[in-house]
Amino acid sequence: MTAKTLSPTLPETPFDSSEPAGSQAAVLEFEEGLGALFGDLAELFGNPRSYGLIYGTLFASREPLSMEAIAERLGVGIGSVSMGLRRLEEFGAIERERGTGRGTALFFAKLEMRLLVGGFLRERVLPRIAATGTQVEALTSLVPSLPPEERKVSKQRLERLSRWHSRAKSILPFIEKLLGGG
Amino acid sequence: MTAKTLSPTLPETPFDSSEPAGSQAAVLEFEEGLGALFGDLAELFGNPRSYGLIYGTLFASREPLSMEAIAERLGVGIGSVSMGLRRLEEFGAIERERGTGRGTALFFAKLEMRLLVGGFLRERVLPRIAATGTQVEALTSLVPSLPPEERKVSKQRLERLSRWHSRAKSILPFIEKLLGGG
DNA sequence: AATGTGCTTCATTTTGAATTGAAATCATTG
DNA sequence: CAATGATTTCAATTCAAAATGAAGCACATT
Repeated sequence: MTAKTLSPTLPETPFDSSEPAGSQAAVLEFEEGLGALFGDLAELFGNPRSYGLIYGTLFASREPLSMEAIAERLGVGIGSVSMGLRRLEEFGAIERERGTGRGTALFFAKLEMRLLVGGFLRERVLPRIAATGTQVEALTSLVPSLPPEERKVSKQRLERLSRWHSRAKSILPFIEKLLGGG
Repeated sequence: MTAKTLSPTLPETPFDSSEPAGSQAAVLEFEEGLGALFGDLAELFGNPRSYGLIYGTLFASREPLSMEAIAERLGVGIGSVSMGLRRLEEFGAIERERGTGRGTALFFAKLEMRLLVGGFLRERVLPRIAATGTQVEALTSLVPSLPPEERKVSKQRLERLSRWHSRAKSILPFIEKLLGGG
């Protein structure tokens, strides 16, 4: 549960005694808390927790961070961070400083929640809703081969489902917009 | 993947040869398809797939079904069905025929999607959103113990998060209502 | 071309949530 | 109130999805 405490291999501020005692611990706690918060949010939308952890770490940080720094702070494998950063960048929720050019790439969070949440929605929710449409169609085409006494009731129920689906589909952009206010 | 075909212990229509050949197969396919559809929907909202499978089976059926019949048709354990039925009943998405009274209880689906989706939302989504509020508060109370140069930026970011959270919370009932049109 | 550094890939491992079903519980009936 | 049968519970198991990290790749530098 506790963050792996300040690693001995960490290069920065080898001994900066000007900081008040508890401050550094508070920074770690703050980072960890935001990681957890966004991790939960990612899970809520059915995306891998690590995406949220990574975004949260960047959201907490005043300066951009390298892939390695993120992996170290979170204690997660570099593979996960690599994947996560790519996806988050695709979402438009983070950005990389200095283009593919020289040296280590640094990442920072774009702070608009709309970008993150929109990405989560597009990644998991929208494809599922689309798939539902296909499923309803497939079932509808099955109705004529049902026994006669089943047909009417089955048709009615599918129509109900279909109406719900249309409605859900039509309000989704609306939801996305509303959730993107931050 | 294929449903375990008509069990030999099934009491009804022991040998009703008046049915066209393919009809029975179509009924199974129809049931299975609705199970899958609602199973996916349950997963989408982060609820156990089995809840959706059960609801789908009832949604497909013209007459109410017993726990055992459902378990048999779906090929899932009776424990899952027992749990699922209880939850769905709590959601108000299904109902039991003949109160706790005599013999085997029979269940049928209430067809309003609002009930099912509302249950899914209440079960998983609302608690998470509420938890986010607590997390934001905890982090806010941490700000004063951060190093001075971090405080301002951290406070700003938390405020942004907090605004998003308030908005999300306030539109949830609205979403629930919209999704409950069927 | 050779070396080095940072990044990605993906076969394996881990993890946690869902499922299972045997035993306990509860309800009904003779 | 014993017996029967339906239902629930929960410890053990299964399984799918996520995480891991070594090996390979790409690109920069000498």
